[in-house]
Amino acid sequence: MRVLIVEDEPYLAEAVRDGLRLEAIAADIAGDGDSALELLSVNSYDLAVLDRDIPGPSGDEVARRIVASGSGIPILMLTAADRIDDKASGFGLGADDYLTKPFELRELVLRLRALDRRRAYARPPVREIAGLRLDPFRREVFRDGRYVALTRKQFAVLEVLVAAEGGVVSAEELLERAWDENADPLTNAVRITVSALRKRLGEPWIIATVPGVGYRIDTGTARA
Amino acid sequence: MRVLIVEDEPYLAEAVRDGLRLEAIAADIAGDGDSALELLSVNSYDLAVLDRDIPGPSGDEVARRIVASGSGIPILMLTAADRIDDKASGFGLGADDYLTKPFELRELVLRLRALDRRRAYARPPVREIAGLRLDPFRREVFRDGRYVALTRKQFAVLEVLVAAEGGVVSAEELLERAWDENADPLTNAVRITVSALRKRLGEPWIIATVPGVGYRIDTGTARA
DNA sequence: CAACTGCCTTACGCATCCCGGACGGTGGAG
DNA sequence: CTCCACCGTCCGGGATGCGTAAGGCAGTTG
Repeated sequence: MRVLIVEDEPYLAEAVRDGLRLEAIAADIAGDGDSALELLSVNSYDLAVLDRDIPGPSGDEVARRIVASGSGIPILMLTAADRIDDKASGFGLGADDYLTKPFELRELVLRLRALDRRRAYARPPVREIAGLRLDPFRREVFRDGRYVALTRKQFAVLEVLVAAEGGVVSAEELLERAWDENADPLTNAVRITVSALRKRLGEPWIIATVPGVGYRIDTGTARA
Repeated sequence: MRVLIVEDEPYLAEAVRDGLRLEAIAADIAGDGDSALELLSVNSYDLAVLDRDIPGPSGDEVARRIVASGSGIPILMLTAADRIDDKASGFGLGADDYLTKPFELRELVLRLRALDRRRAYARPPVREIAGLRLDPFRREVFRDGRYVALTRKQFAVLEVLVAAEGGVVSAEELLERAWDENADPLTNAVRITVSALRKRLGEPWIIATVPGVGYRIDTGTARA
C-alpha cells in the first residue's frame, strides 16, 4: 500500500510517515498543493491523506482534482478541530473519510486500512494502460484524464483489450468475449466497433492492428 | 457527547464524571448491571464505560446486551490490572477499547474521544455525494442544502444509488434492493421511479443513465 | 364515503445503437 | 503491373432500450 501525505508541517508529516512505515505502508510527503499534484501525476498511490490548510492549491482543490481525474483514489481529509463545521463541504468535495487534528496515529492507520479494503473489495480494479484509464465500476473511460463517452459494445471491446494488457487479441476472441455466443463468425462487427473506438478515443491512435492476427493496445514500446 | 459509566465504586465513578464534565462530556452513573440496562433503555448514549466487576449482571453481560441491541454504542471496558489476561475475552464480547485500573483520567478522555470519532465514521448516518445529502434515519434528502420531499420508493431507490457511490447499478439490482421479493422482472417501475426522482431532485440532473447497463449518481467526473 | 396520494401497467414516441452490405485503400506475391 | 487478401469506413434499415403520459388499483385520511 502506498500513500501520499499532503501536509505542510514537516514534523507532523514525518511522524506520520514513520508511523505508517511500521505498518508496512509506504508514504510520500508533499508540503504544498503544487507538489502534491505533481507527485500524483508521476506516481500512483492507493490513498491520499490531505491537510485542508496547505500552501498553494488548497487541500480542497487538490481533492477536487483527484476526484476529477477519475483515478478513484480514496481521500482522507485532515482538518483542525475548530473547523469541524467544514465537514460537510469536505465530504462534498469527494473526501471519503475525515479526521480532526489532533488524532492518534493508530486511528489513522485503522481508517487508511478500512479505506483501502473498501476500495479493493467493493470495486473492480480500475485498469490503466498507455494513458487509458478504464473504470468498470462506473463504466467510465478516460484518455489522458479526459472523459470519453462510449457505447456498450465499444466499452465491452475496450475492456477485453485493456484486460489483455497490451497483448494481441484476435477478432475471434473479441467476438467470443464481447458478443454473446451466437455471433456470426464472419461478421465485420468487430472491425466497425474497433473503428468507432479509435475515433472516439482520439489521436494518437491507441489501438494497433496486427495484420492477420488481431488487435492490441499500443503501449508505445513497438513504436520506433 | 453523553456517556454512561457503569462502576460500583461511587468515589471512582464520581471522580470520572467530574473529570469528564470539564471536557464537556455528560455522564450518567450506574452502580450495578440492572440500573445500567435500565438507563440504557431509557436514555441514548454515545458511549459506555463498563467495569467488568459489578453487582448484578456482570459487565460482560451488559456488554453483550449492548451489542445485541444493535445500537452500535461503542464500549470501553475497565478491569483490574491483575485480570489483564481477560483482555481477549473482553474484546470478544464486543468491547471496542480497554483500560486497566488504575488509569489516568486524561487517558480515559483521549480514548473516549477516539471511540466517538470512530463511531461517527463507522456508521455515518448521513451519506453525501455530489451535492446530495441523504439521512436514512430521518428519511430526508437535501440537494445542495435544500430539502427535497420524496416518496418511500423514490427514497429507497436513491438510497441504493447513493450507497453505490457513483457506481453503476443495474435495473435488476435496483428491483432486488428497493422492491420486495415478488417484483415483476420486466416491469418498468424502475424507469418511472427514476424519472420521478430526476424531476424531484431538479437540475442539473444527478442520476445518469448508462445505456444497456443501468443508472448511477453522476459525480461530475464524466464531464469536463 | 369521497378525495388524495403513492404505485404500477399499458402504450407510444423517440433516440440511439448495431450490423449487413458495399466500396475504397493498402501492401505483398507473382 | 495485376491480382488478391485484408482492413477501414460510409450508409441505411431494423431492433432495442429509454422516457413519459395516461389510467387504474390499493391504502390512507378527513
